[in-house]
Amino acid sequence: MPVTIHDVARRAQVSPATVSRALGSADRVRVETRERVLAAARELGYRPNPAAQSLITGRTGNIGIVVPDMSNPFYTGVLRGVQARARAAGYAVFFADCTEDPAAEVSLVHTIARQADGVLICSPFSSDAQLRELAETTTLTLLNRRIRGVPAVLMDSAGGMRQLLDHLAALGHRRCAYLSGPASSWSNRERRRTVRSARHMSVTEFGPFEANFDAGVQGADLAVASGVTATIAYNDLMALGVLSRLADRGIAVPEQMSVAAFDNLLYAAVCAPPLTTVAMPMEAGGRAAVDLLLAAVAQRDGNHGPAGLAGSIPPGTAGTTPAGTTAAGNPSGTAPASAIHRELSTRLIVRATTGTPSESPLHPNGGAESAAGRSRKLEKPDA
Amino acid sequence: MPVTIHDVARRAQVSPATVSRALGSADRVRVETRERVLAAARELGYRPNPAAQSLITGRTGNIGIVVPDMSNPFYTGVLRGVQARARAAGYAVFFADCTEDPAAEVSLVHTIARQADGVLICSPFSSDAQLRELAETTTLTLLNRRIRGVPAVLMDSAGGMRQLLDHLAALGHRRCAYLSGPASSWSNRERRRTVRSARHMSVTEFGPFEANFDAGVQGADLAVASGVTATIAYNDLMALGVLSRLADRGIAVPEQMSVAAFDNLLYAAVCAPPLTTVAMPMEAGGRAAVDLLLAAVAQRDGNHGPAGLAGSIPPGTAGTTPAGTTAAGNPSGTAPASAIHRELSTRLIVRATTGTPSESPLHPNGGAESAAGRSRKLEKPDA
DNA sequence: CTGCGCCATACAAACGTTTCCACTACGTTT
DNA sequence: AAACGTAGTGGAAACGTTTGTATGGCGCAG
Repeated sequence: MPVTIHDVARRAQVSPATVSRALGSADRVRVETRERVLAAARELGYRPNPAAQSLITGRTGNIGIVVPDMSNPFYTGVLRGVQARARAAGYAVFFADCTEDPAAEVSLVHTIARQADGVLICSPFSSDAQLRELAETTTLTLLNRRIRGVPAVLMDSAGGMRQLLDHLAALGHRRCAYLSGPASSWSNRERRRTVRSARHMSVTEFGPFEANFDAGVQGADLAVASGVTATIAYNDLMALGVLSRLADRGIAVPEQMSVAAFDNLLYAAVCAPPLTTVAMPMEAGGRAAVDLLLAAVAQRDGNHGPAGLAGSIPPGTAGTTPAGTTAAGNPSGTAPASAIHRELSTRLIVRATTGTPSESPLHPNGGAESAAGRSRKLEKPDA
Repeated sequence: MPVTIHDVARRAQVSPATVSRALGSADRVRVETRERVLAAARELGYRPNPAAQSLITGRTGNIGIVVPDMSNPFYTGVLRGVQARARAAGYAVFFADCTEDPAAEVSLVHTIARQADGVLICSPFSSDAQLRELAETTTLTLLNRRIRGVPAVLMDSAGGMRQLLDHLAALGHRRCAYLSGPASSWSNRERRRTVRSARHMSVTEFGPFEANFDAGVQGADLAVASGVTATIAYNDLMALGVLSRLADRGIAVPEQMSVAAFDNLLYAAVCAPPLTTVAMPMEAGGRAAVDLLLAAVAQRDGNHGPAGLAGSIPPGTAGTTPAGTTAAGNPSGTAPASAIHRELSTRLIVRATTGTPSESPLHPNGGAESAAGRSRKLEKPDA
């Protein structure tokens, strides 16, 4: 049913081969012929069949992305950036949600990999070994995960945490809690590492938690009981849980407890009170990851190109390639190793949940001894 | 580099054709041979090349989905449902965000359609004509949009609105405002239609607005000025804007103004006060849409099957097909027209933003004459 | 013991595209 | 004027798979 290159050829009175050349970034085809072909293609509404194309060229024009949890706005932000950049580069995007299951992740990557030139993974849960193994058979790029030899986009969680700690210290806080995210998460490890090394600040650590609202509710009580004046949550979702719980218990924010977190989701801006948080560049991260992935694809196909093209270059015409880079090992080895990782900076956004600690600290046993600035009660959500 | 069917054949000491049959739900291949082939395939880690497969079969094993705006959690919810169901059915998913641009939408659908068996569209913006034209060349399914002959999943906005109006009326409200969403949106038209037909309730309508936070901020002032006691927003995002603005102006919710909306995003549950809203079945809608789409695909390929198979059936063996359904028109016409549309019900979730209207109604000029239950101020978000 | 039929397998064509090679004109140089 | 280079084009092979058709072997019945 769909119109093929043969139909176009017949209408333009040329061979299919000529049509292919006229359309594909054209070697030498007479301008007059090309225009005839182009006209025919336009009139017939010709659209190349990517499946057939990819069979020969080895390129699909697709990329894939696998995220652990679509309901986390952080990942949808990344997805947004990925899709925008991919589209601009003429790529279509496969996506899959592996529901935080490493096994599913591996199988999904395999499925997608066969139809894509490369795959992007936001994977806080899989083991290094699994990912390294995947990387051997697939061109992949990681987000917020560091593995030797595999391209990755890293967001500067450590820097963000330093800004946040400085901010709290400047307000006069000396004791704070950190509600830890998933243990396997690189971002969480970075944040923990930094919070531990804080000077002029004693940090109590809780967790690890799953990074969601309910975990925040749970963590809030622990933080209150520990007698700290500020609570740093792994991410905004948890912080919302913290805020909700503190409100329920009649603990004033920020008067009796300062709260801060990471991500800067829309939620953080519109909740009450608006949340102080470290903005993670989600869309920019998605865009950067696509750039890195596409670069990796180009390099891969550049080396042992599509269908042994390198060997057929007549000696003497040796142009771009350093001549004979067919070195041994497939992974690593020859690569210039340049810019395989890209680091993105983060930024603290101060809103209303952080303030100077109260003179009379919250009693560790927690009762709302003075529900000072609070009279409207906040209902616990039922979702 | 990847292992092909030939490699498996060589290792199993059979021809590629036998391998193909042994793997693909098999006609008759001796069990012993099949096991040998299966073993070889497993050992070699064979994965079929979908591109080559689809060339012959005409089936890609992919579906596509195009949404207008990835940053709206409503659509990511749908996406989640779509992906889950598609995966369960063995399909991979293409997705694209057309950034509310109808032209981009058409071109994206075309791009994707060539690599997918069907495409799902959440399209409040394109014209009926555009979609109808697309439907002629592509197997597509719509979400929350009704076009004759095109399969669609519809969520019962009207029913939700009725529940909401009944709820407000029961509380004693007699005058309410509706902040309208995008004019081209089917969901918005349904909601408007219903709100207009409300009995015992006088409705003032504002808009149309873009369905986001800022529009809610803007609409809040209009609603207050109109002297109503309740405001219904097109969706939760707008309602959050309304709440934020009311808080800024010192207008108590729900004492001086009740607020409600549609969607039931996570935001609605965790904001303060938690929002009364009509839950839209986003994930269920995504799943249902996949089912409908897959059914449409099956029917399409069933009729004039892959590569004129229908004509070659020996007369007398005529089994399933009603014999000779090669009728004239391509679209519509022959179809049993059964279950081409699927309606999903909605449910009102009452939280804390709706209550009985105050005895002394808000003065239309709007000043916070009594900022009763409010002492902590809500900052305007900067995002 | 021979012939028929059936089952399992191999062979080959086809899908739509790209790319290598060969061939024809034609223009340029000696 | 002859030889050579070159631009432009068509023919054909190849990609990895599915599927229709041909072939071989075997058992069973006559």
